[in-house]
Amino acid sequence: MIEISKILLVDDEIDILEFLSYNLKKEGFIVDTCNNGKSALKKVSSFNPDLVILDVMMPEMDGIEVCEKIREKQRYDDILILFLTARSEDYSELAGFSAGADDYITKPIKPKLLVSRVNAILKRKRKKKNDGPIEIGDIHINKSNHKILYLNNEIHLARKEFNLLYYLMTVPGKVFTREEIISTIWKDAIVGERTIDVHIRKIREKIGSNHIKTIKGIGYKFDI
Amino acid sequence: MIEISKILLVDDEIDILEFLSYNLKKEGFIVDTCNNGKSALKKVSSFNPDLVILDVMMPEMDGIEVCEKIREKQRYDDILILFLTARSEDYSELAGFSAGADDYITKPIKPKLLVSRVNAILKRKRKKKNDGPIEIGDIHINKSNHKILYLNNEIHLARKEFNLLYYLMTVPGKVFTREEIISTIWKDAIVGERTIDVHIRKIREKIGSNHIKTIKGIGYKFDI
DNA sequence: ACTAATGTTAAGAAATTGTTAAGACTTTTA
DNA sequence: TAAAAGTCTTAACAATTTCTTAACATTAGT
Repeated sequence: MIEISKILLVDDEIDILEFLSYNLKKEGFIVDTCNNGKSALKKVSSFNPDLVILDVMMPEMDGIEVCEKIREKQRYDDILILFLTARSEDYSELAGFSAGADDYITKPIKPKLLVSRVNAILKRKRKKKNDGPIEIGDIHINKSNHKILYLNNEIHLARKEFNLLYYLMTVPGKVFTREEIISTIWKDAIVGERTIDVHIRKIREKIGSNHIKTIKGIGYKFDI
Repeated sequence: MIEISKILLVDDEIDILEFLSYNLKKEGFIVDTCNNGKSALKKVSSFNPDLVILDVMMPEMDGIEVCEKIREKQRYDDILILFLTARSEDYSELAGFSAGADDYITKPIKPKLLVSRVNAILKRKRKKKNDGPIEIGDIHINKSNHKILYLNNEIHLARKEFNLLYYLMTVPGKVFTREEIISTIWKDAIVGERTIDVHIRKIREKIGSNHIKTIKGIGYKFDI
């Protein structure tokens, strides 16, 4: 299967838009452009790009703001964002990363570097998607289509439940400490002590309570 | 014995290299840097680092490729590899290429977090040496899945019991003094004289009383 | 046999996890 | 865009497990 990636270019300078667009189209990408932050947000939802290339410096709404707004919506979690920054701009990369960027390129932009960066970032995204399905006992879990079969029936897990179960199943038998789980599933968010238990409970509700075992004082593990 | 850990930093951005280098040196690590994948591979063999911190995104050879190449060589098996990635990518992706990585840090990098992560990972390395499953006679004890087999049946030990038995089993035959045991298992807590005996008793109840021997006036030891 | 050290027990204190339902947020649907 | 449906977190409380203690029993070593 060939997948052609869609890229949305956002920059206020028409020249740059055309220059980038030309170089990316030449490589076979589907490219759409816009020249301000507001229309960028609209196009994200209509064009549904795989990657958004954002100029940091734009009048009105700058790239970082656009990035933050995109990241606010969970459903855009797997859209990649790449920043264009001028080398002189201090710490722009740091601000960009904290806003949720995946990478950045400094101006002046060399077409070859741009293309290789774009390819690298998209390659990684595909790799992520193709995470192998895991089959253990009576449970099949497939990350690429977010499906779970339990006793050959498809069941539904909410996102956090899914991620948690998947994580535990990556190394069956291993005890994952609460700390490990929190830092993996919740990243930097701070959540209460009971949150994790509630999710475990919901998973157990759906796949029975034999698979996920509690190791009191340590954490949880997935067993057959 | 004091061990000073050597860290190799690999990133194509000089700014980030300097920023990280400064913060790690301040903590007393020996740091060397390079700005591309190829020279990283050379330095791995000349500098012989304990830990390599790799930026995932680099032109030419990216961090993942460097990681894979390092892992190809068996003699580098105990080199730790830590990735710097943009934005938090979820575990699965890392599990995917964790063909090699031991941990990752997401940008933007906060110095304190970096240092604590680095310390944690190095500590884990030292610990790992004594962390594998132990099989002695009819007892198998495995810390990573918190499982104990006695005569091929899984038995359950509470946390303190588990830690205590595991500790005694790390050096079978060695007599551990009560003091050693207390300071290891109970850390700084102050507990009564009988506490330790009670735990020993519970363990004996579960694995029979032949394995743990009392050396009156001194302590306990684990024997086959 | 005497005595200091360890073994044994059961009780309850402390720590940890389980369960629920409510409410805030998000996403989808109409 | 409003309503509906779904998701996530929290807080309060329950249930369970683990840990420690204290009292008393037993043992090993001199």
